[in-house]
Amino acid sequence: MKTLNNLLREKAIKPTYQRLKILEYVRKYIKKHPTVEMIYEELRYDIPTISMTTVYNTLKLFSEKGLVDGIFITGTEIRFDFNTEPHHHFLCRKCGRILDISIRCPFAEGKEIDEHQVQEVHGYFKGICKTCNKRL
Amino acid sequence: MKTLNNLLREKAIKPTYQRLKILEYVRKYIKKHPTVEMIYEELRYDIPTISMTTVYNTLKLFSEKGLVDGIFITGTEIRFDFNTEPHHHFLCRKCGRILDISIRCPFAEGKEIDEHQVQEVHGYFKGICKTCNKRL
DNA sequence: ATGACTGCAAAATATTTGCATATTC
DNA sequence: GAATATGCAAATATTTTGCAGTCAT
Repeated sequence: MKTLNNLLREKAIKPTYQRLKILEYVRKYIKKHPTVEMIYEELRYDIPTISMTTVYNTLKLFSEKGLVDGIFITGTEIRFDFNTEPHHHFLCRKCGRILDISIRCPFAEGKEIDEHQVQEVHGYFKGICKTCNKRL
Repeated sequence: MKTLNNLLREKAIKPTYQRLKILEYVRKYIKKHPTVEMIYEELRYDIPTISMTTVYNTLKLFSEKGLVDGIFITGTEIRFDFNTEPHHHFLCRKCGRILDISIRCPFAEGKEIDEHQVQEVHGYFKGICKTCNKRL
């Protein structure tokens, strides 16, 4: 696995302590698809002075550089995904978790649809996840 | 085409003047996928006393009753769609319009994906629409 | 008259911006 | 030391809520 420092270096992002910690968090909790809030609350233990602004700034920068993806599913807040490979998500209406799913859209980026030039493909599903289903 | 009154009656929604006008707007400007703001600003000519609250209340009610869909693509505001048949959207990065597209996801509602029970299927694409492409 | 609908004002939420201070190379 | 990053406070944008007044049956 690449070091955090290398990940930043590859994208020409200066590796400050805050940035390293934020990147570490999104990679470690890749399955959480965390919000700014989650990251901020966790990092406050390590870096008591950290601010929401820095978390926002940093994730915006990461997103622009293609180091993370911002996903808009809940309609309320941005969820961040360290996995930037095109893939789809499933939002569980019961537990609120966002899960990665295995199916792939047959319509890929770079193609055209109805003569429109496609740059990004987004797909997500809502329902009840298998864990919540078992509990019923 | 069904009357506005019938559309409301079928869903057991009391047909007030505001509700009729809001429904009329989203049906007439179905291709705009309008925001609350757009609807409010337009209806102010007809109903000077109308409030954002009523537009929000009404669209929330319509959405719960399945009369419209709320779509979350831009990340900033809810866009409303009178077409509640499952279909996909294209957001143009240049003109900001949301267009309906003809392709259909092969993964339908009611099915399972990775053992998760699917209730809603959402797909959208971002890029440059054909109109904006021609202008380049 | 009862219950539902409307709309004002205020609150809540999420995100962005301006700017002074601090940090990094 | 120059350039960049951080973080506080305030602003912005969107949506929701509480409540008092209004409308319709």
